[in-house]
Amino acid sequence: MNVDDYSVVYSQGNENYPENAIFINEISQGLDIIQNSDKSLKTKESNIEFRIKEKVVQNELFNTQDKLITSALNNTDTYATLTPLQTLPPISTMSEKFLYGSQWNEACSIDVSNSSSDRNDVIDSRSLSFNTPINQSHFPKLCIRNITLQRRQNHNYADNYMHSEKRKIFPETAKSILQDTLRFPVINNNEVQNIVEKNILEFTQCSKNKEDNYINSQIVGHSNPIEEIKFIDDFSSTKTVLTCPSLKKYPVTPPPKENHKSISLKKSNVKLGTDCVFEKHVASTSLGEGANIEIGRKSQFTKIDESGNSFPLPLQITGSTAQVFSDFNEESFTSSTISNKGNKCSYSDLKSDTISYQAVPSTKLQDEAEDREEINTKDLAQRISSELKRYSIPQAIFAQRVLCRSQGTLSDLLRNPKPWSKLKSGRETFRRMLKWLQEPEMQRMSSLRLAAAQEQRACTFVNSKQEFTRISADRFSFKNSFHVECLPLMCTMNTTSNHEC
DNA sequence: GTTAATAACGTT
DNA sequence: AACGTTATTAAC
Repeated sequence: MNVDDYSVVYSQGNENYPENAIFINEISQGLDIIQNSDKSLKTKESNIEFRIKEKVVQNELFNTQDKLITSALNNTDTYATLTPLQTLPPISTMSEKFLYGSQWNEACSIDVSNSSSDRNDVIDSRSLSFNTPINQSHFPKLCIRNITLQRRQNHNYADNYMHSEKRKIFPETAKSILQDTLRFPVINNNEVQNIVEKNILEFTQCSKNKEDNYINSQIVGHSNPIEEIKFIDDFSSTKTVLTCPSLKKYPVTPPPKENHKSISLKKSNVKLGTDCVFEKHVASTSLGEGANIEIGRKSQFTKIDESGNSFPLPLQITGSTAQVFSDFNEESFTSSTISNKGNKCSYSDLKSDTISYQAVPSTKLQDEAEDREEINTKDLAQRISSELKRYSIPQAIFAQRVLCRSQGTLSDLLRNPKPWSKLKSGRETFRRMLKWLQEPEMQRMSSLRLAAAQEQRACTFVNSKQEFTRISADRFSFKNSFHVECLPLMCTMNTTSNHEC
């Protein structure tokens, strides 16, 4: 069946499962799942009902390929089904209740993974998200900023390898985060009907401990202090405003305007993946097509859509690698890397033809907080040494790609680490080591690998380096990390591109 | 041939 | 002095 020919009716939430309100995921994935799955998905906990209906009502408000999504209360037992839908009512009768229908369709997706699967780490399936900026004036009802709740599921593979995976969060945890961590008032069933508008808050949960998936949660990627979230009941038109005092703790001062430089690239002009160069730890940023770039450690990328709406992208800068998460699903996970002295970069977005990114300088508070952190250099050097040995990572590779230093320098630092108090600018190198060490294993490897790929590409443009790169790329492997072999290259070269790194 | 350690030296 | 690079070398 063709997704384009079907409408999806989405219903969720009842008094037993008010927390259903909070789940987010890519709808396109969900549609795939719908297509490929049995028509009766059932889950124990979920009371979501999905219906697929042939032929969306044609209306000038709707593009033909749009999917109509509506929501409805479901007070039956907890289940999820995919059932053929009766004929939809005319659009005119729906516009009152579902007046946001067409807007969602631009990029929305529904995820309906089946939580009754054997795997006990399967994610709860109740999720809904909207990537598309929703025009507030058209849809005044949609007041909720996008909330993304995730958890990381750690898989313990052989050889002590631990893989951290982003997943949707369990409803209980989501509720707990909202109520306990963020101190939202208790969510009751009148507040269940929620629509998520935009990426403002993202929660990631990651674990330092294999046994515990819920050690810490943090807020990333928000650009504006969010103080309230409104839940709307579409059927009773009641509004519930939840204020969130603790979010005020995370103000982000808008940077001076002159520091904003945005780039705009056509899709055809760039390669897949987002590359950039992170070289100096400065809080200023300059971006441009194929231009030099410097990203501060706490810089932030902001995605700007055609309407000028901006929303922050999670950006993680670790060691010499900067990763920009252009979206939350793993597929569009993009990242950026460093080259030793190069400064070229390029951007792309997998979804839209044109996209703008802005780099936003960090706040002073954040930087100062980091600077105050003391590092036990001796211990760190020890740990780095053993990690390099463990994965058979040559000093030269690590030094160059993660630290942007020479092999000799790294060797010296590892063997004769100076105490933190005696370091000046050299602290930065140790910070990078620590950052790298703190990354999840997969990211660490991809940092190194991405840098290698980038280097390889650079060498197709720079002849003098060609031999070196070829050799290092061929020879270098992470002996104890099967992941590297499995992972596809995130940066692939587009032959028509001239955005070398 | 590859890697890590080290000496000698340049830059700020 | 602090911090880094390059060249060299010994060990594997």
